[in-house]
Amino acid sequence: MLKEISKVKKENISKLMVSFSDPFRLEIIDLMMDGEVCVCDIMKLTKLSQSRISYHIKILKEAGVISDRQEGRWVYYSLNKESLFLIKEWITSFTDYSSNRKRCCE
Amino acid sequence: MLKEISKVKKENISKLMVSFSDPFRLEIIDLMMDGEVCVCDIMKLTKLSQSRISYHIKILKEAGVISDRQEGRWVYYSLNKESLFLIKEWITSFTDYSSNRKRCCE
DNA sequence: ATTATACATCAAAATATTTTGATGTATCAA
DNA sequence: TTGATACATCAAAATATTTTGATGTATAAT
Repeated sequence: MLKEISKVKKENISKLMVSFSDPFRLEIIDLMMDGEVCVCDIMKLTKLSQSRISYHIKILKEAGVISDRQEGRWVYYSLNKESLFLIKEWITSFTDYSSNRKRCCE
Repeated sequence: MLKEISKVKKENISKLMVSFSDPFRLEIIDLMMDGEVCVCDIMKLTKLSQSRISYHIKILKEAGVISDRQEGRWVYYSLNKESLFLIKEWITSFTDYSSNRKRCCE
């Protein structure tokens, strides 16, 4: 249960969820499913402006969802599988929860 | 991959993610892990105001995360496991993705 | 050195979300 | 039928997020 997960972890989950809560970020993540991409790739594939992409990339990076690797002028971004284990753990506790009904307000 | 998931499903995922992106909503979900709760329970346990709770409950309900059941003056809310399968599916495709590196900008 | 490319960062504006406090509706008990 | 409880809804205010366009930094090619 989430209760048994530490406060730190809860905050991480929260940050991950926020990073997934924007449709453009989901789109960017989607593009990364095929492998590394640079901002210029995302620009071509989504028609979003450069600074707009950089903004979303930053949020994904700060949430730990993606990693970067620089090569010359290019920065390659890729998905960080490990970051998802926390959410997986949470989702599992969510779907496994035992619904032992409790009376309300007593 | 998300690509292979229909547009409708993508929108559902987006809505689910948004519904999980607020710390108070995560807290409310957490409370529901033990079983049904009413707004009054949440009020006692979180010290959030009634209308504030109703607002968050509404978002969770519209995302399909929770269900409600009325009994007299009380409305009991509980988690909707099924709603999580979509996210589980998505997370799985995410963690399973094959990182066949691709050259950028060519 | 100069110019172009790839991307980051910034401040302001636009937009969206959340909170508050008031009011509304339904149920129930006296 | 009056009053209290449980919750929903609403509009306004507060707050947070996102977008835009300009500028900055580093790398690389000429």
